[in-house]
Amino acid sequence: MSNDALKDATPLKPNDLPKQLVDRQTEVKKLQNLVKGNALIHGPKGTGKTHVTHLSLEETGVNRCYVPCSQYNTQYKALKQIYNNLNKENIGDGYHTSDLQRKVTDTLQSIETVIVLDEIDYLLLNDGDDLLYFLSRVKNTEQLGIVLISSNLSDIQNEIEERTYSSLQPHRIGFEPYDAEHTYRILVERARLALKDQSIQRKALTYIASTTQNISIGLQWLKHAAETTSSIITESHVETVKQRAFTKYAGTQLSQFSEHHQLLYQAINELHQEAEDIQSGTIYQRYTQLCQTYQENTLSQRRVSDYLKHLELLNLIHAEYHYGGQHGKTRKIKIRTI
DNA sequence: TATGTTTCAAATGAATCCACGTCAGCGGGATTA
DNA sequence: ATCCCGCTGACGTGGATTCATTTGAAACATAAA
Repeated sequence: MSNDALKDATPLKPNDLPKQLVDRQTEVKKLQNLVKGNALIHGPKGTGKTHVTHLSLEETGVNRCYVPCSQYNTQYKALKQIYNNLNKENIGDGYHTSDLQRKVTDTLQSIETVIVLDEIDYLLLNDGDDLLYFLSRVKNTEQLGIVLISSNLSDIQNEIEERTYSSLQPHRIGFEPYDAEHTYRILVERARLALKDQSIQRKALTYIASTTQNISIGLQWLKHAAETTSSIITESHVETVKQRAFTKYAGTQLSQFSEHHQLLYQAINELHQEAEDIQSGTIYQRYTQLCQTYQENTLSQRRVSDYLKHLELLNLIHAEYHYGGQHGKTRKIKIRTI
């Protein structure tokens, strides 16, 4: 891969974590004051929730344990990840869940730990609140902090059982979306680090900053723009690569999910060319067609229904739920662009 | 040599998780009667 | 009152894996002839 235009692509990668934070000091303070206790961090995608959490916990020096729940989406998988993380080993799969629980409890006794459950929505959707219940009841609670991160839930009281909530009692920390001014300052800083002598017009950056408040999208966009031209990056150039850049962003978001998620997204994308609102039934039809052309076996509607929800959580589509009317019970789906 | 004991790996068994499919009930606005 | 139609929760299944136990035979040790 030739990245001649960039002297260093790292600052543009969405998961690169610069030490200098822009305008998140209050949130850092809140988090650090809260080492003894549980927290729910919420706010839209691309507002730096994960990033800030990592940094502030790093500064406190507490032993921390990071679990991205979009991948570790069951109690069992998450427990395994936690155990492996704490003990730096790789445990097998053949245990009973309660065995794992006991093992984890044992190791938690000795070390002061913060467990970060990122994208907690996926775990709740897939497996309920069993894990949270277990964690909230681990003895020796002064030693254990639980940090939940969610882009879609601003409160989890309604998502989990009463008994779980009452023993969890998370402090809520909200991340407001960046406004255009903040987004601009972040992009400028990253561009300064990443671009060689290739310069970028101020208007090009303000265009990006005013279009999206999602930093990940902004960075992906900037990177794509830099890679596709060797001359000065202008506002119009940025505009022409807008769609491609977003497609790339969607691709990276989807890459951690299954083949079928991607086919499904492709189906929606195709149908979007033809109509604004798409019904879930027609999406399923198009999806089955795609599966045939790619020689994949098709999943059932039941499965696809769940997968659609995943896309919704990723904020790649927007769905309106209808429980009646002309078209019966269905979802009307819009694809999201920037 | 005959007999008892230890050892260790391979074979077998029993249990796990979970992605997925099937089933059936349901919801409530639009349409019709 | 009926239609619409996929959402949704419950449940069963099969496959891939795992740990735990048993098996079996070799290796070794001991004692008797």
